[in-house]
Amino acid sequence: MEKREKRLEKIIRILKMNNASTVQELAGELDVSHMTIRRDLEVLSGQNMVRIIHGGAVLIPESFEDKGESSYSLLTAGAVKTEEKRRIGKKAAGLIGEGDIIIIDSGSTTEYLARFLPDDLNLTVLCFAMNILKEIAGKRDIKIIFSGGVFHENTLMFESPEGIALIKRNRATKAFISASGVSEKLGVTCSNTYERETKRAAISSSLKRYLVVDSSKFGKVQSDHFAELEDFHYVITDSGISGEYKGILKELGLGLYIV
Amino acid sequence: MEKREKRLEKIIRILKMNNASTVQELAGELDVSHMTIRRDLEVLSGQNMVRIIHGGAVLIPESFEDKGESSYSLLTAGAVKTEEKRRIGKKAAGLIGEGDIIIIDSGSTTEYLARFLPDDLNLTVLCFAMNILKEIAGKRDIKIIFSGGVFHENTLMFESPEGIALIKRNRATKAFISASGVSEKLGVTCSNTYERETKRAAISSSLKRYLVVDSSKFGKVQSDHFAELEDFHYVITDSGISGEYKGILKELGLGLYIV
DNA sequence: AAGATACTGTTATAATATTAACAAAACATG
DNA sequence: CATGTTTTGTTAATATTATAACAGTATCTT
Repeated sequence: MEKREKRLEKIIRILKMNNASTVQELAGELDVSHMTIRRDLEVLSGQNMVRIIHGGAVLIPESFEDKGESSYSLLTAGAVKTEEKRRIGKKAAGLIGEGDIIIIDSGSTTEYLARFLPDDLNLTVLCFAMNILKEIAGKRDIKIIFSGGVFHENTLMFESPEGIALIKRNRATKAFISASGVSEKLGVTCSNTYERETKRAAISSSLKRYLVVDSSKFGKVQSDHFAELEDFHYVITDSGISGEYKGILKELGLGLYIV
Repeated sequence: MEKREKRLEKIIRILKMNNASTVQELAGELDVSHMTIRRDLEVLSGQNMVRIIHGGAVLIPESFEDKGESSYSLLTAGAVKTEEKRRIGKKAAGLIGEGDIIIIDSGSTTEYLARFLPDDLNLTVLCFAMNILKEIAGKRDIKIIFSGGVFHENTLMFESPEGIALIKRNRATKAFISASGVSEKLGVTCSNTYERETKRAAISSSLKRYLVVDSSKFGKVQSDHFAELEDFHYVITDSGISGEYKGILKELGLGLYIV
C-alpha cells in the first residue's frame, strides 16, 4: 500500500515528462514485473489519470489541470463546476481585443481563459501561475511576462515581493481576477494570505478589471480580503447567480456577463 | 503530397489534444488504412514530432526539443551533442546533496540536470527558464523559486530587473551555469545580452559554482561576457575536451568532471 | 509466531499490432 | 492517353502485448 503509492507517483512523474510510456519501459525503470505495472496502470486509469493503450499508457492532459489539494490528487475528482468555468473562460477570452495587455490571475477558471486566448491579436500577457503559463507558453505571437517567486503547490501560483514589484511596474489594459468568495458586505476574498498582495497589484496596474467567478462564489467569505466589489468594472459568471446578487452588482454599476 | 501534409497536420492536432493516440483511432478518424497511418507516423517520427510506440504514437513534449544555448543552434535543429548533455546533466545531478539550495541556469544541458534531479533530498531549486521549470514542477518535495520577467522564446528564459533582484536576495549552496563559449583569454560568454545579468546574479548568490558545458564550447567566444573561468569552482563536461583546456582548467585550480 | 490478506511474479494462451511484399489506385507529365 | 511515379490498400506471416490463473512473497493483525 505504501510501495504502490510511491510507484504510482513515479509513474505519473515519468508520464509527465514524456506524455506517455510503455509497459516495458516502466517495468524496467521501476524494476518490477510487467504485471505489476499493468495493475498500477489500471488503478491510475480508474482515477482518470492515465489512459491505457496497447503497449503502454498515456497521461490524460486534464490531469494537469486539476490543481487543488496536492500536485497530483488521487482522491479528489476535481471537476467542480468545470463546464461553467469553461464557459466563463471562453466568454472572457472573447472580450480580449487587438493589442491588449492582460493580466491573468491564478485559478482554474482563469486557466480556461488562457486556453481560449486568441493568438492573432498581438497580445501581451502577464501571469504568475504555473497552469496559466503552461497554457500560454504553447501559443505563438504572445508576449509573455511572468512574475515569479516562491511556488505554492496548492494554487500553482508563484509569489514574492519582487514579483509584486514587477506587476506594479507594468501596466495592463485588462485584468481577469478570480476569487474564492464574493460578499456584498465583506468584499472579495481569497483563501491564502500569500495571494493577497499579488492580486492587489494586478488590480492596481490594470485599466479595466474583470472578476471571473463561477456562481457558487457569491455570498461566500474566505479569510483574506483583497478587494471591494467596486474595484471591478465587470463580473463574468454563470447562470447560477442569484437574483439578489444580480441586483447588488447592478446597483454598484458593474457590468455583468452571464454565460 | 498535398493530402499527406493535411493528414500529418490532423494527426498532430489530435495528438495535441490527447497527448497520444492509437493507430486504430487515427485510421478511423482520418478514414485511411492503418498502413497509411503507420507511414505517416514514420514521417513525423523522423521529424522528431512524435514517438512511435507499440499500438500508436505519442506527441513529444516541447521541452524535449533542443532549443540550444546559442542562436546558431536553431539552424542545426535538434539533437546536437544530446547524449553528452544527458551524461553531463546526470553527473551534475549526482553532485547534489541533502538540503542543497541550487540555482539552475537556462539551457538544454541544465535541462537534463533538472530531469535527473533527485527528489528525496529536501531540495530548494531556483530557476528562471521554462524548460527547467517544466522538469521540476513534476517532482515532489522540492521547493521551487522562480525568478520571472519577460519571456525569451529562443532560450525559454524569463528575465527582468525584479527577477535579478530576487536571485540576488536569495542564497544558494550550488549554482549550475551553462555557457555558449568558454575561452581562456576572453572568459565565459553567452549569446544574448539579456542573459548576462541573470547569470551574474546566479553566480554571485551561490557558494559553489559549476560550469556545465559540452566540450564543443571550449575555445568558442560569443558576444556577451558574463564571467571569468576563475569565477567557477568546477567544470562538468564530456570527454571531447582538448588536452589544452584540461591543462588550462587545472592551472586555474578548477575541479574537472569528465563524463 | 500463525494465519489472513494483500501484493507481486510466472507462466501458457489469447488477442492485438507490426512487417514485408505485392496489388491497386491516384497522380503527374510528356 | 499512355507511362512512370507516388501513394494507398490488402494480405499473410511474424512479433509483440494482454489476459487469466496460479504460486510465491511480503505485510499486517492478533
